[in-house]
Amino acid sequence: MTDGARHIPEATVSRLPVYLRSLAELLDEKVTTVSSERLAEMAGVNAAKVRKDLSYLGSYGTRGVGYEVEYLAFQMSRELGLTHDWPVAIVGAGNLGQALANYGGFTERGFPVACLIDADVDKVGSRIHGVQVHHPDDLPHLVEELGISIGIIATPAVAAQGVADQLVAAGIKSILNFAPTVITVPEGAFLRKVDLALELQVLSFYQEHRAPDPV
Amino acid sequence: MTDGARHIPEATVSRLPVYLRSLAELLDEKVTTVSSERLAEMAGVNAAKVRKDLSYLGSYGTRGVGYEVEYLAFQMSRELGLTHDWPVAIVGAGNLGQALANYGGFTERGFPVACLIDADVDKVGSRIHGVQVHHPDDLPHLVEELGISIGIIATPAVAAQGVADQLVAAGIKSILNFAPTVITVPEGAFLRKVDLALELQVLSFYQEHRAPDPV
DNA sequence: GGTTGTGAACAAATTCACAGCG
DNA sequence: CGCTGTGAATTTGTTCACAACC
Repeated sequence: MTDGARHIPEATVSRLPVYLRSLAELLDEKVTTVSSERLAEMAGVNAAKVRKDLSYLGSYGTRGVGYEVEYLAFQMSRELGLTHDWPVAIVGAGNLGQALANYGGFTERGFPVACLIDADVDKVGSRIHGVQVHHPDDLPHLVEELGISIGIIATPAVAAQGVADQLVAAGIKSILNFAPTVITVPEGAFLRKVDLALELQVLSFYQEHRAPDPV
Repeated sequence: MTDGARHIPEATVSRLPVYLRSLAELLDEKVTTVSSERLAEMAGVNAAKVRKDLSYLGSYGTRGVGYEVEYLAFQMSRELGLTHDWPVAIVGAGNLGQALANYGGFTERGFPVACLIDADVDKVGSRIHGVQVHHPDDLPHLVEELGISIGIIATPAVAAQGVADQLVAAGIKSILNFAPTVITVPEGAFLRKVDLALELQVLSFYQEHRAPDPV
């Protein structure tokens, strides 16, 4: 198949970062070539899925050989839009927001925490783990100034929808919601959620009902 | 259909906690009855999906009327195994582990943080946000003593697989992994993951490729 | 009339299996 | 020969649409 914008299934998109992390490990180990079999093992999926997924990016493998690690990593980064940093704003400077601001994993993967946002006047103006805390009203200005394009909601549930509206109004089109509530964003904005308690509730279900995968 | 153990699809299982949270809100508002339409709106899905999902639990609705909120909430809690608390152990008393230990949402939803586990001898024996820090070697004893059945991994990536092995060896069959790496558990154990940076990478993808949902 | 519960139709995702090519 | 890339088959999940029932 030729180059250009194929449509990549959502399930595939959410596995690409896992492959990319595996490729980064291989690069560290100076491994130059990898098979779908090996990559599958590292990513915790099966080889057929790896090949299908990678085929959506293009024909970057060599039959009989495998994939060139560095080249594939580059193509994948490009496809994921990770060739440059995406500064993020974390809204909610409470327990979770502070921890996320201090979590090295974001910066490390190209998402530097550019600022914290909180409505509490006692916090505004202070620094938490080196990150400046601003008032929500400053959002439009901060988006402009710091080039923020992603907002992370780490407020209590009741505040989440209002915050989402403010983020969108400030021109932020991508939102990651940690608040334990359903929020909606207008057409054209993107929303992902991380629901911490939900994951435990799902584990609880499977603990009660032995064997989700009975073999 | 009669009562008893139908097989509930995985996609449905991961939506049940969202419905349950919506039902809890309705209970707070003293609403006694709810339609699939209304529940769908609250849960951010469509009504057909709500009805299909709820039908796996049994025929708990009344045609022409809707679902009795309290009764449905009870049945759903029972199905999810949430009629009693599940004490959890958080492994890794670093930045993220501490934040999770202090995150009220776990206890609130029936998952009290019974202890923190860390290999750092300076931390062992101390209390963080009122939670006692123990050494990994104490795990078997803690499982026995505190009735822990779920382990949360909040360590750096390199330590995660080893911790998972220790948790399983101590008799813990449910694991929630926050470390940014793929880990495996033996047959019969359950594993869920929360990958914080992955979610941002997915957002980055859709920011680059306008419109994931083109209408 | 109103709303559930569910077969049937449809869509998405996964896996199989093998042709194609280095 | 070995491994990719991909159509076809299968499985899983979603949506439709309406009979059943209050």
